[in-house]
Amino acid sequence: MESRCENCIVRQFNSLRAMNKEELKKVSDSKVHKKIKKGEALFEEGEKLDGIFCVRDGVSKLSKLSANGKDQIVKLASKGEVIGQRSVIAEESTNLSAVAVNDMEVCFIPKEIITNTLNTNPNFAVEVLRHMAHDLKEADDVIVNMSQKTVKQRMAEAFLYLKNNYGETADGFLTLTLSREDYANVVGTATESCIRIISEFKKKGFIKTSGKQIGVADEKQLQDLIDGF
Amino acid sequence: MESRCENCIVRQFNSLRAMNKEELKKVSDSKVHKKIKKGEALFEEGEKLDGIFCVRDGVSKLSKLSANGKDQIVKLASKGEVIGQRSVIAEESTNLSAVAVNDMEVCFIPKEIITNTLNTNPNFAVEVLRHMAHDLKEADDVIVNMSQKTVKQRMAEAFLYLKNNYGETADGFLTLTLSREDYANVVGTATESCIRIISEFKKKGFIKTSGKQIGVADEKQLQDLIDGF
DNA sequence: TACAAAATATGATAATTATCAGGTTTTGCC
DNA sequence: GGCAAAACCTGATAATTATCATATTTTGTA
Repeated sequence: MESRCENCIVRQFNSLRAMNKEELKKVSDSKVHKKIKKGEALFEEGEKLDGIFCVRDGVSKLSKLSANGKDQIVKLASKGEVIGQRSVIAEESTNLSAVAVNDMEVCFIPKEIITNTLNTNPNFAVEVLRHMAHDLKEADDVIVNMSQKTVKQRMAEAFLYLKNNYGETADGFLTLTLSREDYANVVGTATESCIRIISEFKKKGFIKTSGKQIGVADEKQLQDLIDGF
Repeated sequence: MESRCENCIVRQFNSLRAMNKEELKKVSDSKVHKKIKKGEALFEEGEKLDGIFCVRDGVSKLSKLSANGKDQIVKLASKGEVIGQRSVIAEESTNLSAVAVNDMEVCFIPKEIITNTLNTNPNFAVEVLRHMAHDLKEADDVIVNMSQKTVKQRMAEAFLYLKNNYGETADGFLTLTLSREDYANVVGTATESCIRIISEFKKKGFIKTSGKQIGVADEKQLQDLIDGF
């Protein structure tokens, strides 16, 4: 019926590849395959997780609600990425909510297998550590961007990021379609400001739009804007 | 002569406590004790580190230079904390500079010992992982603060953070004294704006100042401001 | 299809924050 | 002690961004 982790391609991209045969077998036997519809939550901020999620398909936004009622999207997680490992490792409630940006397929893996493997297989632990180190670096970069770049620059970065990480369709639109509000929450600005900048970029020919869809029209100009020219 | 890691109190606060006797002995034999004067750098952004630093005394600011020439302070590391492990683990150049905020004493530990221990002692790996998970959560919180809170709110948070984490002197000033520019770089604002807010807070009786020194005068009002009242 | 709700869009205005320009005070050092 | 450099401070102004108000378009669904 369901495919086995041992044969799963997705695993090659994340720390699960450092597991040995037996460990993978255990994971495979206890994992639960789930379909999450667009807009549904994998988990909400503050929940205790009893496992992690391995993304097989689709994209999830990881966000945190601030006191003023706005969501800040801290990270987008897509195929091959693992969600929830931070709070499982720290044995804390999650500090972020995970909501599906489009329809998703994920495998839920109970935390016992993860913690057991961490405690016995150093290769796995180091692999997880490497991924976490990478995430931490990215978070540092986001902090600097937030504080030192203008909203326009961050919007431009967001478009290039989505192009480079999720690609574009045959007709040149970004494969991953976000709502204007999601863009605003990634960039950390008001939805109206976000929409205004999209209009401006379109007028200037930096991007093109068609309904919700957005495409990069002039990568160099966007890059120049990011670099402060 | 120099004290041995086995007896070092500082170690109790960081992941080195998960090392066993032999491992600690190796660390102790190869570590190098260093004194860093205020303003000197432990390392600069982009350097390859061949070891990590365990802070015995003093405080270091970890910052990243942005394109516009401003430094963003991402984290302050003090007694008991380990600096540089992220880039050693990821086997990358550092993404941050580390500069002493006051006179420091640190122990430099060659990376081979760290990576060897990571690969052989799962307890150590998991302990490092826990610390990294904690750092990542803090970084997420900073991201949200940066994007959702005003400069005033972030300034207020900075004062309370310093009070709670570094304490205050007998006469009620913050133990850790930062320059106005450093405050600005923590909070992510222009130095002038930072100074202006300090004046305002002083006028309103939220804080008191004496030269460079700053003290929390009305914790509740600062907290109310942070909470948006 | 029709209709309500949600998302997108735009204008007017206010609030926040940065920048520039000039001061004063403090600090480090000869 | 004296002097230059650095840090601190304040005012005036400009730029950026948020907020509020109000259309318009799209979407989901009865």
